[in-house]
Amino acid sequence: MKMTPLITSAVMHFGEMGSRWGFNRTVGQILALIVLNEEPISAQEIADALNISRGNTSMGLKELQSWRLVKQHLVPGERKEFFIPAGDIWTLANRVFEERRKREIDPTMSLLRDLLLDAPANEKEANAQHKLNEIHDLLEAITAWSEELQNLGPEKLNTLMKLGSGVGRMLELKDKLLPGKNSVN
Amino acid sequence: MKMTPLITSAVMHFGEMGSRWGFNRTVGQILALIVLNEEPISAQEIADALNISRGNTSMGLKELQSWRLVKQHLVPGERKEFFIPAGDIWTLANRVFEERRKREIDPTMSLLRDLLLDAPANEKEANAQHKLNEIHDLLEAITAWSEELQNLGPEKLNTLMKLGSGVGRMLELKDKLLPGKNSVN
DNA sequence: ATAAACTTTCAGTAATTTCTGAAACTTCTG
DNA sequence: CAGAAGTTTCAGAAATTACTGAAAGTTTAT
Repeated sequence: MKMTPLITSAVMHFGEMGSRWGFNRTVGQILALIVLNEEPISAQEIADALNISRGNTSMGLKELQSWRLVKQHLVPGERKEFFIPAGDIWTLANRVFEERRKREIDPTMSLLRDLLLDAPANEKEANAQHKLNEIHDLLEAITAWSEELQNLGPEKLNTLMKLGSGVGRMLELKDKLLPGKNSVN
Repeated sequence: MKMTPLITSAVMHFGEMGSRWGFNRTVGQILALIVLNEEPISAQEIADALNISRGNTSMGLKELQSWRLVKQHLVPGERKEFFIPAGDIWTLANRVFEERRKREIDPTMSLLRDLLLDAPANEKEANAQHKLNEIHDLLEAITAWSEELQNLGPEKLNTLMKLGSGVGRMLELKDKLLPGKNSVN
């Protein structure tokens, strides 16, 4: 499992970025290694290639599985466990979005709902509650929207993305297209 | 600048979430405090309310300004500097997205472009390069798309979000609507 | 020009997060 | 069932990140 220079650069970079993406350095490196290797790779090979302890590798793999980014792959006749990506690049990206939504948005939504239940004690609180309500609605819209996009599936999503500025024009025509639906404005 | 219980809970929560959103605890708290206070608030008041050092407050405010989430607000006759949110909730959310894109996506795009320039040294590298290319295209699509959404502006964005599953139906009709444009499929 | 009012910087410390490696655990195999 | 081949756990060490507070810097007023 010697890494080629190209793979090494990519793996190192994903390690650096890892923390910005919601996981730590080694988790990022492990993910990159698994994705870039066409063959399934064992935990020991990962530890060797990245020069990290076996224990750390095990924890990293556990985390990647909890994100549903990698999965086990049993090689017949082999005793070891091998690992492969849990899907194609699109799928992985989707999983990252979803998982981050769970960690970054859902807990806040839930707190906001609670805070909005109590009657405001005074002027100051009433104002704060109003702001919190705006935030809540925004997060709700983002959540609904991202679920929507996931349901579209990769192909349509791609169409939509490639549409670019066409989206704006399309929105203007929307009412003619889908009369009676969500007449905003 | 005594915080009411409601504001305290919200501020504490935004502190906890801060690290998941790309900044640290106190930066999150400061942001929440500024957003939830209708009146402009001074650095000293922030430090007192949150029980943090004046130095830390100053650095936090600097960071929030670099994210373009808060701005200074000069009160006539006052010597101190006061701070207020840099815009409404929508604007702030947009800024967070944009800033995170810069930190989380742009550096990777740039590395990938570089790695894709070199000719692959062997079979293994060719395969890795292919994967990297997929990642590059995906990130590029996300970037283009998010710029697109920003250009739509809040109102249309809202329309689009509220459209929900209508998006799927609309896409099916798209070719009739905008003939000749981006005929994907 | 001096002093007062305020802000920023930064070296050192504190808190948090990540990583190691040895011990405990779990299969499998003969 | 013993032991070999493998995995997981977790206490403590190492590395990283955040925070404090005193000193240096800036601006305004007199």
